[in-house]
Amino acid sequence: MRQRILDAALQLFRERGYDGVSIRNIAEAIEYSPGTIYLYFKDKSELFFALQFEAAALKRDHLMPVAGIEDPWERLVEFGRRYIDFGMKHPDMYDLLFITRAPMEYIENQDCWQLGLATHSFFVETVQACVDQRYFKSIDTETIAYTLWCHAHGMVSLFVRERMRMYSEEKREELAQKSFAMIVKMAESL
Amino acid sequence: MRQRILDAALQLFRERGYDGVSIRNIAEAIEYSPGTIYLYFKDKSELFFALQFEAAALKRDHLMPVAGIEDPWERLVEFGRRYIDFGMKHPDMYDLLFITRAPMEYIENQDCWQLGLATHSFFVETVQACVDQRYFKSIDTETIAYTLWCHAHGMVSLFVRERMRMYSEEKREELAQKSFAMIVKMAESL
Amino acid sequence: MRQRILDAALQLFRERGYDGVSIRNIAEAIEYSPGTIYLYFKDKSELFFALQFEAAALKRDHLMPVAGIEDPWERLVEFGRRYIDFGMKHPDMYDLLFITRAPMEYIENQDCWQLGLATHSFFVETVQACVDQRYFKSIDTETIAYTLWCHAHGMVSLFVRERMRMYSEEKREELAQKSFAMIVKMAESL
Amino acid sequence: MRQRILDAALQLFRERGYDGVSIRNIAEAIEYSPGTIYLYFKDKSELFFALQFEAAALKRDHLMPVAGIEDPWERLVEFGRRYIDFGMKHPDMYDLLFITRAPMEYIENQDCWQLGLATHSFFVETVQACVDQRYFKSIDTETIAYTLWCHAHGMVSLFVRERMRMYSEEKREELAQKSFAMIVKMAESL
DNA sequence: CATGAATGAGAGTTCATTCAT
DNA sequence: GATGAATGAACTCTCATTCAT
Repeated sequence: MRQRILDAALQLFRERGYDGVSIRNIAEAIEYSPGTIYLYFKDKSELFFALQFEAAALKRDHLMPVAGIEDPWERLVEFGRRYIDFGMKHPDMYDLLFITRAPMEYIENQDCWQLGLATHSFFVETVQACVDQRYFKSIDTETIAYTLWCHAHGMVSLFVRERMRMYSEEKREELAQKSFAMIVKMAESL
Repeated sequence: MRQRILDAALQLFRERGYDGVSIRNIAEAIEYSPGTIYLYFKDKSELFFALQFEAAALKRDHLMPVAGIEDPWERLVEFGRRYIDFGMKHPDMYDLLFITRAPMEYIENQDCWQLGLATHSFFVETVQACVDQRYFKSIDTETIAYTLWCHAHGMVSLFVRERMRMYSEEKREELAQKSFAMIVKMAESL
Repeated sequence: MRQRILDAALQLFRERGYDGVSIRNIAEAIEYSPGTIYLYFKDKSELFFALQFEAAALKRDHLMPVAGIEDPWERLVEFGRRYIDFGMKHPDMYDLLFITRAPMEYIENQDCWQLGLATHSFFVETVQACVDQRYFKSIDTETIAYTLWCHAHGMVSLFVRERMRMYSEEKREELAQKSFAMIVKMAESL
Repeated sequence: MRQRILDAALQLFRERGYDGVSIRNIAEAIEYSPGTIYLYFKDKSELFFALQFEAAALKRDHLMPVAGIEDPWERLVEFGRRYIDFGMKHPDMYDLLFITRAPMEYIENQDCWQLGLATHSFFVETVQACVDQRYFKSIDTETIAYTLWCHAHGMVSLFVRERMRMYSEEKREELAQKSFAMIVKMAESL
C-alpha cells in the first residue's frame, strides 16, 4: 500500500512537478480517500522524500556494480555509461533526484541525501584513483569529476526535460552515444 | 503596460519560481487589479509563454554580441562563457528556457522557440566555422556542439536547481570557472 | 457587506464559540462563497478582532455617558448599573469581550484592546475619585475596583453562559437587582 | 481503563482546551487506537459529559472538607477560599463546569448537574446558617449567597479566560488575595 | 482602460467515526 | 477487548478566472 502510493506519486510528480501534484491527485490515482495517504506519510514533503530515497536507492543499485571493475579508468567509463543509462531508462527517477524543485532545506538531513552523497563520493574516488595512477596529466580531481558530471547531467537533463526536440528520436540516441564517446576521448587527453 | 506586467512577473519568478507566482501576486506588484491582467493576456499560460519569449530575447541579447568576434574559436569560447554567465545571472530565465516543464506541444509553434533555435543555430555555425578552419581534428560538428552544450547546460542546471549544495558558495564559483577552463582545454585537443 | 459578515459572524461566534465557527459557516449564513469573506478580512482571527472591536465600541457607547455625572460615587454606581445592563442586553458582545477564548496573544496590540483599556481606566479613575473624596475608608483603589468588577463580571457571565438555570427567569432578574443593590451597600461601608 | 481515558482527556483539556483535543490525541496519549475509545464512550460528547462529572466530583472533593468546620462563618469563609483555590488550580475543570458552552438541555438530566447542585446547596445552607446565627444584619440569604458567588466566580473566570493580562502574574495573585480579604470584610458588615 | 466583487474549484490537512478482523 | 485501515466531511485559505459596471 505504502508502495502503491509511492508508485502513483512517482508518476504524478514526474508528469507535473512537485507543486503540480496534490495529495488529492495521488489519492484519486490509487482510488483511495485523501486522508488515507496521511496514514502512511506525515505530509506531502515526507512522501516526496520517501520517493527521492527510492530513486536514490535505484540509482545506487544501477551504478554500484561497477565497483567490481578493477581498473579505475574502465571503472570510470563504465560508471559514466551507466549514469547516463540510468537517466534514460528512469527519467522520472532522475528528474526527482537532480531536477525537481522541492523543499531543499530539509533534504540535507535526509537519508536520501546521504545515499546520494555516497554514490557521488564513489564517483569522485574513482576519478581520484585514475589521477593516482596517472591516467590524466591533470591532477585536479575535483574539477575533473565535476566536469564529467556536468557533461553527463547535461545530456540526461536535456533529454529528460525534452529540450532535444529539434532532433529526431534516433538522432538523439545517436548523438548521445557519440557525445559519450567524445567526452571519453577528451578525458583521455586531460 | 503589457511590459510592466511582464517585468513584474519576471521579478516574482526570480524570487519564487513559476508555481509560486499567482496572477494576484503580479497584480499586487504593479498595483493594478487582477482583472486588468486579463486585458493583456488571455490566461496564465499565455503570460507564461510571453515570459519565455522575453527570456529567449534576453538570452539572445546576452549572447549575440559575440557575433562581432572574428576568430571562430575565440567566438566560441566567449559564447560559452556568456552562456554560463547568463544562466548564473538569470537562473529563473534559464530555468524557464531549458528546465521548466511546459506544455511542449505549444512551445514549438511559438516565437520563442524560433528565437531559441536562432541562437542555437548561431552556436552550431560557430562550431562549424572552427571545424572549417581546422581548429579541431574531429570534423563531427554536430557532436562537438552537442557535447559542449551538454557540459554548459549541466553546469548551469545543477546550479539553478540547487544540486551543488555539498559545495560552499565560493567553491561553486571556483569550480565553475575551473571546469570551464578545463572544457576549453579539452576542446582544443579535440 | 463587511457589516453583513460581521453580523452573521457575531451570532455564530456567540452560539458556538471561536473554534466552533468556520469561515464556511459564516459564508453559508450570508449565502456567499467562503472565498468572499477573505476579500474583507485577511483571516479568521482578523474577523474575530473586528468583531471584538465592534463590541468594545458598543460597550464604550453604552457606558461613557456616565462621564457627565459629576459626583464620583453616583458616577460609579451608574457605571456599574450600566455595565451589567450592557451584559444583559448584549450577551453576545459581552461574551466576545470577556469570555470567548480566542488567539489572545495577538489581542494586546489591537485597537480593541486599547478601547477596552480606556473604558477600564475610566472605571478605575472613578473609583480613585471616590477614594480621593473619602467615600470609602479603604484607600486601596486597585483592589476596590477589582472587587467591584469581579462581582459585576460574575453576575453577567453566570447569566451569559447560562449557569443560572436553577432559578426561574424572573427570579434571575430579581436576584440581579437585589445583588446589585447589596454590593452598592457593601461598598458604602468599605 | 475508562478512567485512564478520562485522565488522559483531562490532562489534554488542561493543556489545549476542549476544541483543541481530538479523540486521536487522547488515543495517542494512552497509547491505544482511536477505535478503542469508542468501546467506552458512545461519542465525543459522552466523553465530554463524563468529564464534566469528573470535574464536579473533583470540585466537591476540594470543597466538602469544610463541612467539618463548626462555626458557619468560618465555614463560609473557608468555602470561599477553597472555591477560588479550586478555580485557580484547575482552570480547565472550572471552565468545564461554569464557563464552557455545552448542550445545556442535556446537562440538567445528568448526574453532574445533581452533583453540582448539591455543592451549591451546601453553600447556600452555610449562608443560611450564618443568617440564622445573626452573623449578618441582612436576612436575605439568597441574595447574600448569590452576591458572594458572583464575586468568586467573577474572580476565577476573569482569570481562567485570561482577561487579567493588564496585570503582571504576581499582581494578579496579590489582587486575588486582597480582593478575597476585602469581600470577606464587606460581608462582615452586611 | 480598469476595477470591485464574486465564485467554484482546489490546495494540504485533521477530524470523528466505523467496521472487519 | 482492541486494532488497523479507511473514509467522508470538514477545516482554513489561495487560486485563476469572470463580468457588470
